[in-house]
Parts: sequence; C-alpha cells; structure tokens
Amino acid sequence: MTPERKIFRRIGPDLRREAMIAAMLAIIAEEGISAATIRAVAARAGVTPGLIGHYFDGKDALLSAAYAQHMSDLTRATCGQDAHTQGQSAAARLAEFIATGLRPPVASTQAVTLWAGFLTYVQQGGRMRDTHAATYAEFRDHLQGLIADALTEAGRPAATADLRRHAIACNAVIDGLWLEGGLLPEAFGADELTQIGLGSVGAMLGLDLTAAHEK
Amino acid sequence: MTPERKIFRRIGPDLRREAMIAAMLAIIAEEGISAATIRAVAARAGVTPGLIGHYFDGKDALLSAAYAQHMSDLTRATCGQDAHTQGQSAAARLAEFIATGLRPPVASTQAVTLWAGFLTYVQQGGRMRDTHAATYAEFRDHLQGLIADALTEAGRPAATADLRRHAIACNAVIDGLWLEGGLLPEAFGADELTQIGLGSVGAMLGLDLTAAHEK
DNA sequence: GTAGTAATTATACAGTTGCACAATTAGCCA
DNA sequence: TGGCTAATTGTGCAACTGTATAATTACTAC
Repeated sequence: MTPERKIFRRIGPDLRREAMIAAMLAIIAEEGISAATIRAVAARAGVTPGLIGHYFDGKDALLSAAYAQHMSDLTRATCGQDAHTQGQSAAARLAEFIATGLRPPVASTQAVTLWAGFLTYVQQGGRMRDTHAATYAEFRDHLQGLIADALTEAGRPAATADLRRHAIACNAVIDGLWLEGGLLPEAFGADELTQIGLGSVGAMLGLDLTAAHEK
Repeated sequence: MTPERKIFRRIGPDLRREAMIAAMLAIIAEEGISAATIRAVAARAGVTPGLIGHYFDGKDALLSAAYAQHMSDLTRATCGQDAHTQGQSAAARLAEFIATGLRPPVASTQAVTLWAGFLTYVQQGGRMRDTHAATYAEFRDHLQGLIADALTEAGRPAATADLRRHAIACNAVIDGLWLEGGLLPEAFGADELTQIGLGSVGAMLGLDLTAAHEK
C-alpha cells in the first residue's frame, strides 16, 4: 500500500498555460479574486500547485496573463464583428459595433466581474496598467474610425479634434451602460441597454442609428 | 528593563470607528484591497489589531462600513451641490450636477480606485450589494428629477418612460467619463471631461448645457 | 483620592498563502 | 527496446492571515 502518486498526461506547454489561465479566469468570475489562490487555480486546472510556478514567474505573472487574455477576448468579440457588416453603410457598421458591445457575451455579469476583479491591480502600475491603456486606446481608436466614416457618409465630415471628443463620449456611454448592465442585470430589460445606447450615441452624433441597425 | 507596553489614549467609540474606516479607505486607495489586512489597518489607525475586532464584527463588517462611507461621501459630494444652485434655472442645475460629478474630488484616481477595490465584493452579494443598488438608485433618481425639470422648463415635458431612458443614458455617460478619467487621468485635459459630459448630455436631451453652465 | 469599568494591548493559535526544491514519470528519439 | 529530458508531482517551510482571549490601563464618577 504505497502512497499512490497522481498519474498525469503531458499536454503541450501552450495548452497547459491556456488551461491555467482559463482556470484563473473561471475562479475570479465565480468566486472573486480573493479566491484565486495558486492552489485553487491548480486544482481547477487539474494540476499540482508546483506546476504553476514552472510555467509562470510567480502569481502576478499568471494574473497579468489572465487579464491580457480577458481583455483580448473582449476586444476581439467587439471589434471582430466588422467582418459581418462589411458591405453595409457606415452608420449600420457603427450601430452594430455598439450593439455588440452591449449584449452578451461582451456585456454580461461575468465579463464585468472579471474586469472589476482585475481593476485593483491595474491601478498599481506595472504590466497590467500598460495592458489597460493599450486596450482602451485600441477600442476608442476603432470607435473613432467608425464615427468618422458615419459622419462622412452623412455629408458632415468632422475635424480630428471633434472626432476625438465624439469618440471619448461614445466610449463613455458604451462603458457606462456595459458596466451598469453587468452590475445590476435585473434592473434592465433584455434589449433596453442596446436601444438606449443606439439612441444616445445617435443623438450625440446627429444620426439615426436605431434605424440603421434594424436594416 | 521590562518590555514596555504601548501607551494609549481613549477617544470616543465613534471617533475610533471613524479612524479605522479612514485607515481602511486610505490603504485601499494607496496599495489596493489586498494590502488592507487587519494588521495594516490597525497600524495605520495607530491601534492594535485586536481593537478592530472589538469595534467591528469581523473584517467583512469593517469592509462594508468603509464601502458605505465611501459611497455616501461620493453621493453627498455630487448631490449636495444643489444648495448652491437653488435659485438658478433647471438647466443650470443639471449642468452643475454633471460638472460636479466630473471634477475632483468626485472624479479622481483615488475615488475610482477605491470604488474599484470594493467592486469585487459587491458582486458576491450581501450587504455590499445592497449598498451598491441603493447608491445607484439614489444617484439616478436624483438625475432623473433634474432632467425632468430641465425638459419641462424648456417647454418639452417628457413621459416617465422617456425620463427613465434619459436618466439611464445620462448616468452612463457620467459614469463612463468618471471611470476613464480616474483610470487614465493623464489621457485627458483638465476641463475636457466636463466639457464632453455637458456637450453629450446636452445633445441627448436637446439642451444647451454648456451655455447654461457658464452663467 | 480611589474604585470600577470599558477601552485597549499583547499574545497565542490554527489555517492559509506563495513558493522553492528534490523526487518522479511520461513521452520521444535513436 | 532503452535511455534522456523536460514536464509534473509531492513535500515542506516561512510568512502572513483573521480572530479569540486574557491581561493591562486610561478615564469617569463618586
């Protein structure tokens, strides 16, 4: 009766890393970041705690990697819809961008919870702050491009300074609605945030995005 | 050479509680919530760890109290400015409300960092979730009242359903700008967020809030 | 003054945390 | 088939965590 040792399989280093990141994200989303200990992540990933130290240079490195992954997922899910709206009008593309950001999986309690869990560490500088700044810039630049196209299409091209202000404002609306929807999901109707988002941004830009979105 | 015991003063129970809450808030703002241990809070409050257990029923209770205090501070700082704008037009009062929420001390890295630190725990239910829901409702209801007055004043009174949508949207703009300003303060000019906020909400409601605010 | 009492300190404890390190093993290549 | 190597495990440790509790002390009322 020798103490039976765990039998294990080697999956590639990349897969192993991904599994650990996925485990960390799942735990943060479900139980909060304070529950995301090395041991808990290891157990969820079906692995021994020591192995995490083998793939990541300490817990902070795993946290950073998980944050980068999550933000990358969100950005890809939001900006990646451009492919589906290639032939349509600029207004329709902008409307679809907004709608995508305000409906699952982008807008969801889980996504907001994850983001919020990381936020504490973002503020303390280091890699996570850079990731945040880069993600924000990418998202807003993308939005600014869509706004520029839509205004040009409407025969009202705008100067760069105005475009910047519009992008900041539209981004704020989307962020705010995304946040509130994720924090208090039961406080809003199914389609409500999307409609409000389209209506608000439309009013700010002088475009009828609701009509553009329904086509 | 007996081991010298710390000499201490008794301040009232209320003052002691406040000192502990203040210490907790300071630590969360400066070093993140993971640094807010009982021992750290005690040291900052100039007190022994055991005393915290004497005034609060566990660490969670202190955390809840600190969160409630912070949100109360923010709400009071934002809504409390009504007194100064009593005689003015409804549009001016709405404009001042928005401007107050987008400039220090309400809009600041410290305030956002604090809020973000608590967010993780808000998601896990309990007292802190109730505090969040109540704060959000209070803020939005206040905003909705200001919007109703401003629209009525402009000769365009709105139905309740429309007011609700307007309040959600305006609240989202303010929240989004507040958040971004706190997370990336160096990315925006001194007055920029206020101007964008007034312009955006004005466009959404069909009012010239920038002009109303300058008077 | 001086007792009484609530506030405050000091200490101890059991559990948890991140991590380092040696021992083991799975899969690959000759 | 039989090593070789890197992936993986198991264990241990020192530091830290929240909290309970007994011992002390500052203040108040008389």
